[in-house]
Amino acid sequence: MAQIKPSLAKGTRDFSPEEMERRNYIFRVIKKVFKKYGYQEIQTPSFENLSTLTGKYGEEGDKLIFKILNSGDFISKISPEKYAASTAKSLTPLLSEKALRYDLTVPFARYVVMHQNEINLPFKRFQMQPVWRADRPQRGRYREFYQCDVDVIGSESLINEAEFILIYHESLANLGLTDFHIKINNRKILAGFSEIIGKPHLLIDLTVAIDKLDKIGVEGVIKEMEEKGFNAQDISIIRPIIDLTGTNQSKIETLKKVLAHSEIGKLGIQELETVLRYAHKLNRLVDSFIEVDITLARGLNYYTGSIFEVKTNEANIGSIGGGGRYDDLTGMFGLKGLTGVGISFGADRIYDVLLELNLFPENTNRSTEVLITNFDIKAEDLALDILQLIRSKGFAAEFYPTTTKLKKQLAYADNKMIPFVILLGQEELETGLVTLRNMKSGEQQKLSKQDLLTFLIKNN
RNA sequence: GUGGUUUUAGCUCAGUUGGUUAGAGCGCCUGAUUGUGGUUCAGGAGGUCGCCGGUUCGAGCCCGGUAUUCCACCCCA
Repeated sequence: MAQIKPSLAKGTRDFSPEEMERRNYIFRVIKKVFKKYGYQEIQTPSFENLSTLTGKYGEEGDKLIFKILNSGDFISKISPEKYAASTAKSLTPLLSEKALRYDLTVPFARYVVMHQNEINLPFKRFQMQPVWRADRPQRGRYREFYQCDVDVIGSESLINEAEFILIYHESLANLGLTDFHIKINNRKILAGFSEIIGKPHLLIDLTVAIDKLDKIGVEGVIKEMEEKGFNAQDISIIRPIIDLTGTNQSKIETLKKVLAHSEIGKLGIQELETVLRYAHKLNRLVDSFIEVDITLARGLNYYTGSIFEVKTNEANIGSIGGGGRYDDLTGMFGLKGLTGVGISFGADRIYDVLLELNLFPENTNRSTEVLITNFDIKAEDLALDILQLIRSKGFAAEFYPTTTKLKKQLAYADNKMIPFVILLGQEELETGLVTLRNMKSGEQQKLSKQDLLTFLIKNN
């Protein structure tokens, strides 16, 4: 077999033991909060039927779905005439009928519809699994990354929204982040804008343009609106709210005036106020983390109510989480009338931020607690006895597998940050006492088996 | 998908107008120390210069293609 130079596929990464230790720390912290708020874990397959995923993420989104090539001689099933008449888009379903999941929300909707008779509404689930996107990689943007999703389906109460704000706040605070904002908006407010200028069909174009405010500025947004077919009068109505500043309350007051004649807009404001009120009631400390931001649009086509996005001000890495309410997600799979709301954490971006800010706890990469050295073959029997004795008490212990120089074995323990090393050789065999070395202080003491266990238990 | 950028030892990076044998720090191995790591000292190994092709007497350096990295768009976690 020809030698292949080893390399990773674009946008993917290996995770070392140290990185896994840190990644698991993030998952552990987030999962604990999810459970605390009554959510239960599920998992869904890495890949779904292609038809389950297509059409859910918009034109651009569909292009980013990783398709899986059919097995077998799929070419023979496509006649030359058919091939000649096809486009890349029409050919795809003939070549591929499976695809890697693009997010966790659509598979969840599929799950809810398929298991509708077993689940207990309102259904509160969380899911922490990798997703794949055929995007061009950048800092904080990978082709394989983990999302941590929490959603509740079958409850229209805005208490859910308020609790998600608390979940964001509590999780990120527990991870050591202090300077972040949970941005909130409501899709109905955006719909109100397009209603008052009489162009509801341009809602998507309007939100996409407004979304770019912090990147291209007010003039840039206006220019884009002009290109999308908004006239000067439309823009004069929208302009006062594009670069809205001030407190959340003063923003809401302005919105009330602008949207006074839009029923949907007024409903959106009312929902927004209710969410803020519930969040305040549950935990006043989250108030200062919430930022009403009407430029927040989010691309996903299915949001209908509240929209969330979390940004940290301590690192330039885009958003570390997002979510919102969708009134009709399961409708695509034939189950009407179920509303859902949920949020997602981007674990990989949170990892990058914590690493940059040096917020990972120390010693998370310690695994083995005791190493038994192996430099005298005559002591092997005793070493194996002690090894299992230590393990039986619940300590992580290992025996250096080959007889070699002590120097090398201590260097191994040092690199692996093993705090205690047991030296076992001729001397120990004669006295019946083992030598225990504290790798941090360099102190050594001779102990009987029983004293050794007592010592370890005391020092754990 | 569009435009730009990066790639040289295990890692982080130098490398002059194209000119003999491509360097440093860290890491690794050996020894000082045959039962003692993290410090110190001495020595050593390790490179088809991302890959393919071209120009040239001669290419790490110039040109074309390709992969990859990062950046700006698009979009998003």
